[in-house]
Amino acid sequence: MEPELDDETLDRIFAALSDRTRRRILLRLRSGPATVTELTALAGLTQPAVSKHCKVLEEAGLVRAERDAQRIHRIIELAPLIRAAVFVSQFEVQVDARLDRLEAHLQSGTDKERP
Amino acid sequence: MEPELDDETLDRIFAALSDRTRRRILLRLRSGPATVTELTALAGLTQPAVSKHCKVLEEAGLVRAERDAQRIHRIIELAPLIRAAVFVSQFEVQVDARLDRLEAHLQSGTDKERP
DNA sequence: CGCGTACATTGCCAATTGGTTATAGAATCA
DNA sequence: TGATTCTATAACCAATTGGCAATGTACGCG
Repeated sequence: MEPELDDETLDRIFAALSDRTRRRILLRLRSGPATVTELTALAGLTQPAVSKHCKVLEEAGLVRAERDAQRIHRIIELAPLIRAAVFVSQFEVQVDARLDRLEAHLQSGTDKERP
Repeated sequence: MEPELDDETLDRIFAALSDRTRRRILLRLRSGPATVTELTALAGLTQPAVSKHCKVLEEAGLVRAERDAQRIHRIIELAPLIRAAVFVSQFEVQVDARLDRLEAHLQSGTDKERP
């Protein structure tokens, strides 16, 4: 249940997120399932191109397919995004620490600014 | 000051994060600056390969270089990571909403579980 | 059945990527 | 100065990527 952060997984997640078309697709799917045909209109590319992007997203686990008669709906999968967030948050701790240090510095009275 | 989420920027940030060697470099830099020589030992690759990775990280803004005599220290830059986190968090809102709905459902008395 | 619709797959191409070795440049030290 | 160290750049290569057009496949409907 807890997100795995092995290299293979993160490779695929971040690679999937590194393309603007795929990010647009994800943002679209955020508001509900969509077919390749719908996504194609939105992307301004050919249908095979969009199918390929969907495959990349699926292999990264960011999306799953669900068949409904002749239509296949793409549904966003949030778990991998959480994995990505967990990785990034390893650094955000530092942001917090840095802000804490800054705050401490400002409260310590000495206000020699180093721009 | 507020993170920009334009496509170009996110393309480069996520692409930079999509390589395990670069992620290892970032994790190393989390605990302080390092030279290419140090990073090379850590990466198990040739020095030019590591220099290339550093360049990718720099172009994504994730790292900056600071010369100290004959050594050049790489220093982690947190702003782009925040940009990445902001993008990802657009979806985490959904996670929260989903959890809220679940919670509401559980509290609504009906406890028919659908595994 | 035969047709249309929705989608995947294939084959092709140019560009990018991640690695290498070899070379060049910059700064320190003897 | 010349030798050494640290790093960048160049040249090359195989593999991957992102796009296209063409073709194949699966499903529903008349």
